[in-house]
Amino acid sequence: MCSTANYVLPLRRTCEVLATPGRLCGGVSMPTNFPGARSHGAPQDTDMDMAWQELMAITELQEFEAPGEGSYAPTQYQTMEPMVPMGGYGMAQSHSEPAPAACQLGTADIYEGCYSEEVPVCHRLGSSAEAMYGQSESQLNQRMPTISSQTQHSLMAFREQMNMSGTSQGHRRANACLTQGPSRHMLWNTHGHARSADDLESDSGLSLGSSPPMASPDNAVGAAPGYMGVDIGITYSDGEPDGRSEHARRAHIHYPMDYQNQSHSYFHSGAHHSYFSPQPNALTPRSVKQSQVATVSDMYNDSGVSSRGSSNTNIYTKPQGSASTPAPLSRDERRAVALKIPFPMDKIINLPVDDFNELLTQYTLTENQLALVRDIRRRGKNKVAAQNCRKRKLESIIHLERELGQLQAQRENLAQERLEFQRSLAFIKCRLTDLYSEVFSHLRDEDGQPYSIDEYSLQQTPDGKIYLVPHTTMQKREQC
DNA sequence: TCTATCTGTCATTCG
DNA sequence: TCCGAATGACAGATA
Repeated sequence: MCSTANYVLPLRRTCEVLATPGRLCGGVSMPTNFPGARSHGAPQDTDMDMAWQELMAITELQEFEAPGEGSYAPTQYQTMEPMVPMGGYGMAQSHSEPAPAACQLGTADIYEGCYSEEVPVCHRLGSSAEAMYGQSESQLNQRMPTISSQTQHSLMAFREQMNMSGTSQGHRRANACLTQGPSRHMLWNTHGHARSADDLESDSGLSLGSSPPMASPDNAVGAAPGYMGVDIGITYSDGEPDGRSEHARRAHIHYPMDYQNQSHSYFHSGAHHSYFSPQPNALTPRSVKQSQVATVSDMYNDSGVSSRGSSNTNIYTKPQGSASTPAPLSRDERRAVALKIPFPMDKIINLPVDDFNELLTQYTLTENQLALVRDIRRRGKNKVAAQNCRKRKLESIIHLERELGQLQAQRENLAQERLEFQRSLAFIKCRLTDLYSEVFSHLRDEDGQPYSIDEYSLQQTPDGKIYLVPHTTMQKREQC
């Protein structure tokens, strides 16, 4: 194919030979305002001049070819089609309107050949909308208000997905326990017991040592005095109070961690400060309801701390509503009591490393005590980290949902804008065709006969000259 | 009893 | 090497 730039010069050579003042190439007379004639001093016709100027002012359409010409025919307009992606991402165009201009201008009969394809373009704008976007504009409009509800669903789905993915891995940890070498926590297991589902509470060597049938919390207390010199792991059962006990205390904590100072009080302090209550409080209804105030000693002495799975479960089923009922101790709290850890858990968990180490040096602790303290510290920090992590995850999801909604709205706006541009373009094309025909209607050959728009086309060279070129010449040019 | 959700914990990675 | 943060995964508790 020859580009426009390539065939202009041959065309000019062909035409200029024939061009004479007052005539277009091929001996065309210019009785009107045809620019080519004007440049040669031809008479001016204001209307035609204006029309032509308007026509040629459409720079992006200056390659527009005469109606009826091969290159002008559907394929020429088809080149505009790619503006509408046929599939995948696109805009929603639900409008099914006839092509403007041609019909409105009453010249449709003239351009029937050329616009027979153009009109469907406009029609396709609507008819193909769903195919292009997979959903109609109306559907999009319907979707937008539902984003918020979808957010809920997607959040749920997200969680579900996470749960499913987690399920798929099933018992990974159990397997890991069997297959992996002892972790640093496992090293503390003086019994060398592997963790099992039944001794989940165990973590450090202390707890691992407790993996055998757990003593009740009460027993743990009772066993506490005997922790010195024996495997203390079995002195406290991991039948620690269930999560509630920790929830109950979380509402009364000064917690200098990441989210403590965030806008929504992730944690808050209470009038009392639990001796072993460093856990942050995610203010869930449950945790708030379960919030309790008590010291370890109070809790321990008063309630007979229950352990998870122990018969003393009623302490967890009804205590949270009563401010007078102290919350049960957590597993680590009970352990700390059992091992007589001489400092509070909040210090264990929240002190900086140096301060923490300094604190340890201030006391003479047994190996088991040190192990427990380090375990408490690790778990406490990890607990906060997990809470922060979860909060970030939720915030991230919310942020992404918002972003999704914004992008969907933006896409809809762009689709609408594109539709408007395409309508405008179709109108301009029709207008151009009108002008083109009007120009032809004023052209006369040497015999005063009008030129056939089917046999000739108007071409403008880069220097602004206009030539009337027979189609035969155009065809030869294209063949080159 | 089942389900969804919350929470603590462990294992692991990374800085 | 140790420590802590971050995070996926798991499991228990609870509504």
